This record gives sequence, C-alpha cells and structure tokens, in this order.
Amino acid sequence: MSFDSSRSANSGSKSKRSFNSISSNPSTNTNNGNNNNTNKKKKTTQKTLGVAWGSNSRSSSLFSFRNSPFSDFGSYMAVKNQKLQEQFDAEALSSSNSGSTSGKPIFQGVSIFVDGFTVPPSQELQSYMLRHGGRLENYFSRHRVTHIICSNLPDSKIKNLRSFSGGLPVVKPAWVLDSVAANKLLSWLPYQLDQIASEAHNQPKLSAFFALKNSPVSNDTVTCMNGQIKSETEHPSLEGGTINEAHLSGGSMEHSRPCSGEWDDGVHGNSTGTVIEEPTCNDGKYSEGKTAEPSIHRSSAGIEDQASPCRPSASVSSHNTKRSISSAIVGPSKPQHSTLVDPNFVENYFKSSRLHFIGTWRSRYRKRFPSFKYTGPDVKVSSLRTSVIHVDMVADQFYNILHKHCSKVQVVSCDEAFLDVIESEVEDSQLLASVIRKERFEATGCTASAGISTNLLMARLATRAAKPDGQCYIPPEKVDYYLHELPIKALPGIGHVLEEKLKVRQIQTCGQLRMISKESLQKDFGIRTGDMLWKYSRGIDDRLVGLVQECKSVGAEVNWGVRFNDLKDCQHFLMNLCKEVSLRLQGCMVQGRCFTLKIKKRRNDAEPVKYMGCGDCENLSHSITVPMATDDVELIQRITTQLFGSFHIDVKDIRGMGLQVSKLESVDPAKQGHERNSIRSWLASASASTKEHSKIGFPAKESASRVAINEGKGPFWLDPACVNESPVEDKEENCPVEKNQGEPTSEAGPSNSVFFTSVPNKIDLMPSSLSQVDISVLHQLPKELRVDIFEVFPAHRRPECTSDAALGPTSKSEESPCLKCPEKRPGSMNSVSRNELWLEIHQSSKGRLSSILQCTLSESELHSDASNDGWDDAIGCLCDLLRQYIRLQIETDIEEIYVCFRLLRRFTTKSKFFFQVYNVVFPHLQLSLLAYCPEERRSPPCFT
DNA sequence: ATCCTCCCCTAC
DNA sequence: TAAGGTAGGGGAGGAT
Repeated sequence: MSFDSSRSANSGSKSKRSFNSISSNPSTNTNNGNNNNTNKKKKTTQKTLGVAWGSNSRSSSLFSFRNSPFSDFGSYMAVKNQKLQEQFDAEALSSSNSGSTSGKPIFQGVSIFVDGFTVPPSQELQSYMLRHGGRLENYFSRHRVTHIICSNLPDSKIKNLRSFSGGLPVVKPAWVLDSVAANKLLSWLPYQLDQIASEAHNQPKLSAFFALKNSPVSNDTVTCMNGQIKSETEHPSLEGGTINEAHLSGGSMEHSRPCSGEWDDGVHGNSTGTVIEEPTCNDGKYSEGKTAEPSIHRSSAGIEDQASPCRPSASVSSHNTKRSISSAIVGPSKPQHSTLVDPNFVENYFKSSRLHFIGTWRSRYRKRFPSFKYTGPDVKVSSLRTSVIHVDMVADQFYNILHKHCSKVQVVSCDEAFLDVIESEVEDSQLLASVIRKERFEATGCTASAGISTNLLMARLATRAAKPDGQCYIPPEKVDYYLHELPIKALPGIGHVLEEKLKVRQIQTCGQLRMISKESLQKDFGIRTGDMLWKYSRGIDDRLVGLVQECKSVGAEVNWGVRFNDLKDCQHFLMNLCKEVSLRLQGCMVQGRCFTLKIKKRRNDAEPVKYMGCGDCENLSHSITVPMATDDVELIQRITTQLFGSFHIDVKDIRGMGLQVSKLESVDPAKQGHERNSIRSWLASASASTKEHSKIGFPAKESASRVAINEGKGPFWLDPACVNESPVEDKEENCPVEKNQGEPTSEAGPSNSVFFTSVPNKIDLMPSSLSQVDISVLHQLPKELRVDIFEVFPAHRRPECTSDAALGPTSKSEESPCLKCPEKRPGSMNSVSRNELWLEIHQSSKGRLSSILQCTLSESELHSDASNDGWDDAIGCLCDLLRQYIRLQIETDIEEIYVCFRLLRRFTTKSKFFFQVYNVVFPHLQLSLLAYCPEERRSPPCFT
C-alpha cells in the first residue's frame, strides 16, 4: 500500500455536528475566514468571547456570537434552537442522501426530548431519530415535542415534567431502541417511566460517569439506584447484542459519539489509496459488553464526590470522607446559574460543565495507568524507518489494547495515542495497526483510524488522511510530496492565530512555508516555534514517543455565572474554588508550590451577550510560589486571599476566576525521593534512616536514596561514597564512630563519618583524637570546618600548624588557618566557637539538623569549585526572614532553623550549595510562618 | 545565562 | 433553560 496523492489535497473539513455546536453556541457555523480576519485585528491579548484564558479553537464562533444581535436570553435561545433544528435537518438530509445510514422512517412524526442522563445517551437516541425519520429537540417545547425520554428521574422531577409537559408521554429510552430493533414504532405505553418512578432516586449526573468508568460494568445497561448500581435488564438488546460500555459513557460528552468512534473532522474521501482497509463501521450494532461486577464502594455519596476525576475517593482523606457524608445526608443543592444565587456554585458548576469534562481526560488516563513508565532505552527515531503509529479512537478501555501491543504508548488526548513500534517484535507496523483496530472494534464495536509513518508528525498526518475508519501509511519517500500542498493549518501546533500570521505573509501551504528560512521564522515566531514550523513543514519531527502522564499542574476555573455584589460574595467563591483545587490536588496525589490566581475582568464595562457568560474580558493573573508544597485547603485559602489582594480589582468587574497550582510534588512515598521539597519529610527520612542504621555519619547508600535535596532542576542525591573510601584506623575505645551497618565493609570499607551524629542527646560526639578522623574525608571538608574539628581536640592532640600541610594538598599551609589560633583564621567572621554551635545544634534539634550539616559537607565537596557569588544576597534574604520570624515571635522551629543557618553561614562557603540548602530550609520557614502565625498578626509573607 | 512571572496559543 | 474547562508549551521581559 502506498500513499495516494489524491487524498493529500483533500484537507477540507466536513461540516460536523459536534457537541460543541449543539450545546454551546448558536454561531457554530461561523465562517472561519471571517474569524481569521477578526483575529488579525485583535491579536494582542485574548479578546474573544467565552474563551478561557487564552483563545482557542472556539474563539471564532464565539467572536461571531459577540457580534450577534442577541441581547437577551429569549432571543438567544430562539436563534439557538433554530440553528439546532437546521443542523438536525441538514444532517438528516445528508443521511438520507447518502443512503448508507438511513433506515425505515419508523419515527415519522415523533419528536423526542431527552431529559437528563439516559442510557443510551441522547446522542445515540438522536442518531436513531436521524436514521428513522424522527426528530430530537434539544430544548423542550410543548409545541414540538411528542415524547419525553428519561432513563430515571427523581419523583419530584417526574411530577414537574408531567406538569409542564402537558401530559406528554414520559418514556424510557428502551422504547426507541426496541422500536428500532423491531423496525416499527412500538407503543410507548409499556415504557412509561412512572413504572420505575418509585425506584428512581439519585439520578446519575455527569459525575456518575466517572464513578461508572472507574469500576467494571455489567453486561447489561446499568443505572444508579439508591446509590447502588443496578442492572437494568428490561429492554432487549439491539439486534441481539448488548449495550456495551460505550453507552455508559454516553452521559458524557465526547464519549457519546456515534459508533464511528471518531469526530469526523478529517478527510472523508473514499478508502482507496492510502487507506489500506475499507471502513468497517458497524452502525447501530453493538458487540458484547465487558463482564464485570458492581463495585461495593459505589455509594451515592461516592458518586457525588466524583464530580471531578481529579477528586479523591472518599478514602483519600478524612476531609473528603466528611465531605462525602455531608453530601449523602444533605444532598447536592439545586444547581443555579450564578454565584449570586447558588452558595455551592463552584461544586455544582463542574458537574454540569462539558468543557470541564473534556478537559479532564488527562486525569482519567493518569488514574488508569498511574505508574506506566518506559523501561527500554530511548532510540532516536530514524527518518528511514517506519516507527510510529498514530491511532485515533472515543473510549479509554482501548488504552488497554494499545498497552498490550506496545510498550511505548503516548496518549495525547482522550482518543488519540502514539505507538512507537520501532523496537516492537512486530515487523509490520501496518499489520499491527490493523490488528489494533480490529481488536478495538471487536471489543467496543467502535472504529478507529490509524496513521503509520516515520515520526509522530507524519503519523498524525497519516491518520488525518485515514479518517474515517481507515489507516494510512506515508512512506519516507512520499513525505515531501504529501506536505507540499498541505495547508499549514493541518500541522499540529498551528492554530488560528499562527495560521493568520502566516497568511499575512502569503503562506498557506507547507510548500510555501518551506520557502522561509529558519532564522526568519524564529525571528518572527520565537526560537522554538520557528524551529517547529521549519521542521514540520519538512516532515521533520524529533520528538520521541514518550510519557505525558507526569502531572505538571492542577487547577480549576469558572468563567460562567460568576457575578459578585460585594467582597463577601467573592471571598465565598474563592474559598470554594480553593476547596475544589485542594480536592483535585488530593485526588491527583500531588501537592503544589506555585499558585496562580487568574481573574477575568470585564473590559470597559462590557456586558456579555451570552447568558451569564464572561463577555469581553481582560485576563489577569498573579502567582505566588510558596516554599513548601501543599494541598491543605486552609493554606491554599490563605495564599489565594493574599493573591487576590494583589489584584486591587472591583469585584463587580469579575467575570471569571481560576486557581492553578504548579510546581507539583507527589505525595506518593514511592515518588517522593525525586520530588519532595519538604524539609519535614526530608528530615524525617534522614532521622528514620539514621535510626534504622544506628549509625553515625552519612546515610548509607540505600538510605540515602530516600534523602534528596531539590536542586531546582532535579534531585540532588547525597552520595556517601566520599566517606567510604578510607577506613578509619586506630579506632579508640570511646570513639563515637560506628560502622555503617547498612554497607558491606568488604567493598567500601567502613563508611563512617567521624564528625557528626544523628543520635539524639549525644552532644559530645566530636572526635577526641585525630586517629578517629578519616583523613580522606577531612581533606574534602571546608577549611573552616576542619579547623573546628581540630579545635575540639584536646590541646595535646591538636595538630600543630606545621603539621597541617601534612594533611594533604588541599591544606596548603599558606591558606590554612593556624589550628591552634583559630581567632587568627583568615576570613573568620566572629569569635563564636563553632563547637558551641555544634553543640547548640544537637541540643536544639535533637540531632536532626546534623543531617543538614552532613549535606553541607557532602555538597561542599561536590561543588568545591562553585563561586561565592550570591552568598551575601542569600544571607540577606535569610536575615530578613529571620527578622520576620523574630518579630512575629514564632517560636516553633525558629531556633533550630536559626541555628542551622548560623552554622551554614560559618561552614558553607559555596554559594551554590547554600542555595540548595536555602531552598530546603527556607520553605520550612515559610510554611511555619503561614501555619503558625495568627492571621491578624501576619504581615505579607515574603514569598520567594 | 538562567530563572521567574505573566501572559498567549494550542489541543482536546 | 442556559454550564465559556484543563493543561502543556512557549514567548517576552524583567530579575538575579
């Protein structure tokens, strides 16, 4: 199979009926060209309507909506309904013309309104209506609707339905399915919903989707009743099959796609040429579902608590347990439409937000494959070898299939993944793609498209050509040809803004883009973006199939229904937003250090056209980096309050707010070693390690693996090797040095440090004789520390000044202090005995700070060439901080920290290391400051 | 030179 | 009755 050029030029997008167009905006069909012109005029800041923190692909239609004549909700809805009806008609006509998907018009004259969560979802029902001559109304109308479809509803809502529906039939969706199966319109009477009304409690919401997806499902359709998942077996399956899990996902958005399993935004050509397999869409036919059992953990409270996939289960923390119990007792408040009328607006909002759902696929994937990592070596992608398969496919159970066939899977969205098969045992990547697609279809009844090529870029483009339900192979020799006429917009990473900028430069195809030099592109678009454009236009993509699972930020934002009358309203909202973010952090098992508060401020008193929308807004953001990672809701609330104060904004102008947390660290103990920046855990680890080994000195290698200092870019591992080189000789009877029980002495010798101890209450642990000193270690110590060591020696055992030279090449006599006359040491800052400091450390910290000191030594040795630049500044910061501590009279931990820094100041001459320790200790101060200081006494924290 | 903050752009 | 989220990546400009 080879690439067929006839498909390469086919890059237009078929008009599609996406969920976007159905529910969000009446201006979906806005001409893109117009939008581009619009964007050209406004290109500085995000000025489009309804776009959250930066424009995106919807901004074009939103902009048109802003300029629409609708100024009230009534006209808005009228036009929206009209638009939706037109869409439906157009699609029905299209189906009818194609002939491929139309069936007997058994629903002629039937117009259904789907209320609430249904199984199958409304989109499925809509497709049946579409095929069989019926209609689906997106909004209820007494005049148009003939049947109301519900799966289950609370009694009260059914009564409401009955009252406003004027006696219209309220029936279960099985009526539709069975009619389709019977190929005739069945009586709706046996399907009346009131037969199950008494059972219908706790109608699943969008949130229930997550609970369902997190647990196996039964063969039958399930519905949530009384907080339990109950099998719903009343309706016969369609065409003898059962409704599979895809239906369950139908309460959601993109998971409720039609059976084709794809958004048809790609090429819809025939299946000749590049598509090596014919489409195999199995419209209306469902395969066997997955066998499973209901989860015993599934309770109504649990389901409610799963509103966000990032949120923790009830078992995550007591906080959440209380929350769930509370939800179970009180129940969710009725969702309202603005912050002014719903005290639980934040929580309720996310249960109803489709964009929220779309935006959380990453979290769902991470939860599904929480620990997937590569083990094999990275291999540079060869431009001459077919190595990458890009698969475009709906439900996440398909991830299992991918992982089964390939060890290198990179999920790039809820329905896309790359497979690096260059090292796979499968020789024929096209065959593998076929197998995966086949398994996919057999497992779910849904199709997938696949692209195979030399790299990620070309594989993705191949998938584009393969849609729908096909696969395409672009061999290396065809890359240039394929790209030559390809519109630049087809390249991933080029959105409407970049497209417009390039169009201004008369660049519309990749071939034209190739005419521009890399330097010019980088000058105009930045180094990386310019490089990307240059490479992509040539089919070059150096990226490796890799992981995307590492969570880098967690956040929540609401830009709809946000209205405040006064500061109290705003504070209430913010506090709830903090709760939401805190829960999401806990749900993701991470804590964060950088908190960014984003505010949408209405521009020039602009009023949104869209009901309760944010309208034309200026986007503002401020961030704070706190020293220690946290997910604590109270701390986050304090931080957020602090942040909010920095905006100096009239709350009446606020149209949206978001809180994002970055600089994340895992709370998973298994991952902590690489990431934790917590002095508490660090010290605890060091302490535990010390206790475990009952040793003095540096941690053993295995214990050192749990001790890390965050160096900013990566962890710094304490390396005890430096103390393992020379055995201690002539160990005296009272010597405090003990053997490192965790290290085999035969290989490395006694891994002892002669100076420091972590054993509490032993303050007299300094060596009493030079014989206790590991000379090799001593040589590597900072000069001043060496002096200190010698100072504790009994006078008669102190080395003479003249003997100092004998200590090694690093102790040149002209540089070394006179060991008998420490007050004459060059660079001596004061006369305080370092031994006194040393003792002070032991007394105040019970030995924990000696761990820090060990780091000092180790790191000083490793960075002996580091400059002293920045030392004074660091000390200055430290002093400011300490002053603040003292002023606030915070006693907790001050002493040990202060002592630590005093010690560091004297012992550490290497600024690089100082900053590392500073980064560890400073967070401790900051957190203590926030945690212990009464709010009324707090001055603005001096965050880093 | 490097890092940080405040954005903007993009994809889903 | 309506539900404009989430997160990664990058650029500009200033601080260090």
